[in-house]
Amino acid sequence: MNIGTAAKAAGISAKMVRYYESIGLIDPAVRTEAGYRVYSDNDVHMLRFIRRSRDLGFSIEQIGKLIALWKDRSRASAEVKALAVEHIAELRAKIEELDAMARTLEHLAANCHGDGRPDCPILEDIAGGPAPDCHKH
Amino acid sequence: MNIGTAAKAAGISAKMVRYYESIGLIDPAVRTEAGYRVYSDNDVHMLRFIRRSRDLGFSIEQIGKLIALWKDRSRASAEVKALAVEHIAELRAKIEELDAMARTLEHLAANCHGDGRPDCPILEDIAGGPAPDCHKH
DNA sequence: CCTTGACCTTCCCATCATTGGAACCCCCAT
DNA sequence: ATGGGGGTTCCAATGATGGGAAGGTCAAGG
Repeated sequence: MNIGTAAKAAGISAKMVRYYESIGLIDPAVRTEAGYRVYSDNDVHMLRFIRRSRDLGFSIEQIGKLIALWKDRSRASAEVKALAVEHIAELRAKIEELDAMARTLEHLAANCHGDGRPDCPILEDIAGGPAPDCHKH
Repeated sequence: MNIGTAAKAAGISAKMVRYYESIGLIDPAVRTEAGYRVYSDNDVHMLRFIRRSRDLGFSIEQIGKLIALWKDRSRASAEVKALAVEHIAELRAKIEELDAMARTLEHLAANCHGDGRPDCPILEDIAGGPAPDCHKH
């Protein structure tokens, strides 16, 4: 099948398939005489593996490792688990970071009238103290 | 003061200060005869405002709006609050997305022995079914 | 006065994953 | 044979930031 068909079957764009090939994440596809890439069901399976990995937030680099482990029938599951655990930690760290931002903003927003008056604890906090000269009158 | 001093006082890099100027987030700095940018305490205050905004996860575009509201003494706090609330929603949505990834991976990792054997529910889930030909034997 | 080192300037490149477009070629159906 | 919907490559852009090269400037000290 052609790249468009394979990409659609895997749920990604044809552009991405070419990109994954260009960076060496997947093997170069077989070509027709005209230069068209040709894909098998197996290739689609690989592309779906990549898509699923990306949906789980893995980076391209991490996906490369996952693919290597996937292909290696004698892998130790501990290696896969280590990769997953590491990624979970990254996700949790990112979540904590974003949550801290959200919590701060929620506090500030809760104290803001949100009416027509200019007084705004949100801006006051961000400005971090007295207003600059441009606010003087 | 020079850009390095101002940047350090605001807690950002000199590179970023030039960048903020180049994209029009801040006004072009006054220059010495030699072409050096010169900053006042007021400018530093502005840079700190930007830094604090970024720490709260606002995008450059949103920061531009915040700055406009900050400068506008007749702003309605409702406008600021609306901006904040919108950003909180973005943060919460992102958090939910990452959390869903983390939860899925935690489930998978919990079911993975993590030993020397190749059986791995994590890979099985990502592969989403029977292994491809490269796994057949 | 001249050197040295720290600072400044602009400009280009790289990141990460993805999308968009231009220019061109190919295949199939009408 | 023609038109439309593929495919191909290459280049550019995203957002926010870091890195570095090449060259100008300033202040302190020999």
